Amino acid sequence: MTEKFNLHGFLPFLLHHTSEKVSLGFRDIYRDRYKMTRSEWRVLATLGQYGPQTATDIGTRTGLHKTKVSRAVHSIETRRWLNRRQDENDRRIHLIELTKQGQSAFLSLCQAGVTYNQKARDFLGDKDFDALVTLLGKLNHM
Amino acid sequence: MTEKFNLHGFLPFLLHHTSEKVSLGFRDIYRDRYKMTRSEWRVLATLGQYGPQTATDIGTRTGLHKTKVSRAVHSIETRRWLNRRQDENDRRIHLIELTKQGQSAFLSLCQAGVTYNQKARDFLGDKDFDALVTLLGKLNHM
DNA sequence: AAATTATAGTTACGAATGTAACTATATCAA
DNA sequence: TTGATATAGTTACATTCGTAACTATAATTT
Repeated sequence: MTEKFNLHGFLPFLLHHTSEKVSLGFRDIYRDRYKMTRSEWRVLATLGQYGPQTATDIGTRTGLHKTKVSRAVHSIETRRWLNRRQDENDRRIHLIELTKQGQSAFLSLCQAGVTYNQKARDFLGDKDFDALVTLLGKLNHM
Repeated sequence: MTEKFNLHGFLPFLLHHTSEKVSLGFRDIYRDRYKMTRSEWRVLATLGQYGPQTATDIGTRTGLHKTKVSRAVHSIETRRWLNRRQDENDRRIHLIELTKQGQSAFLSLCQAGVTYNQKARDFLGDKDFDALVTLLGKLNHM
């Protein structure tokens, strides 16, 4: 059985290893620039990309646990980078939206993100990079 | 700038998202079967796959921080799944090797791992699966 | 040889995390 | 309408984690 098992081709290992390497490389940027955690950056980016939404929406989009979302939202709120507005019809729900400052931080990190992503694209080549994105997207829907 | 930035094609997001999904799916297996953490499983698998080695070797192979390796090794040692033997020439170094019990646990999880990996292979198809493994491996060396 | 620097691995401590329990509100069913 | 169930989000608590400091040993420099 062991001869059938190979860590190099074992997806949980391979993905985690690659993911950590790539994610942490970018984390240095938002950590140094804004002292943000990974959860905070994810929440900011999701709000910046998809606009005002609820905490549950953010959790669905990022895959973050709702407690992580809750904490990250609070932390970003403290920076005055977002506002929460209670829904009038369903008072359990709060619509979360970036402030001007939040949008500006998102924009600044967008630029860094595009540059960072381009490095990987250059390294792999356009064709392979696009193939990788497609394959990962597909795997997400397994 | 924002229009150039797309979370769907942003590697740190995409990789992390996919990786979490795939890794956690397998984690359920070793957690339910042996109450192991992710670090512990990684250390066990590395020892099973590459044989006796030092803690530093394990760290290099898994990408785990040395404190995580240290803790995981202790925890696995408590189960009597591994032995540590001090190097006679360099007494800072300990060679870590699986016991019979450790090997047997590794074997049992190997089987589950092969099955788990095969599900992804079936889902993507042989060609795409192999392409994905290749691309991730390449990206690891960026 | 003594002093300095480097490496292997552990430990302490504050920060981050996950689970479960909780509050508040809404929906559904009897 | 009331009782049961479901959902949004927060909080408490124990566990895990990362950073930095530490011990022990080895290698290098002076």
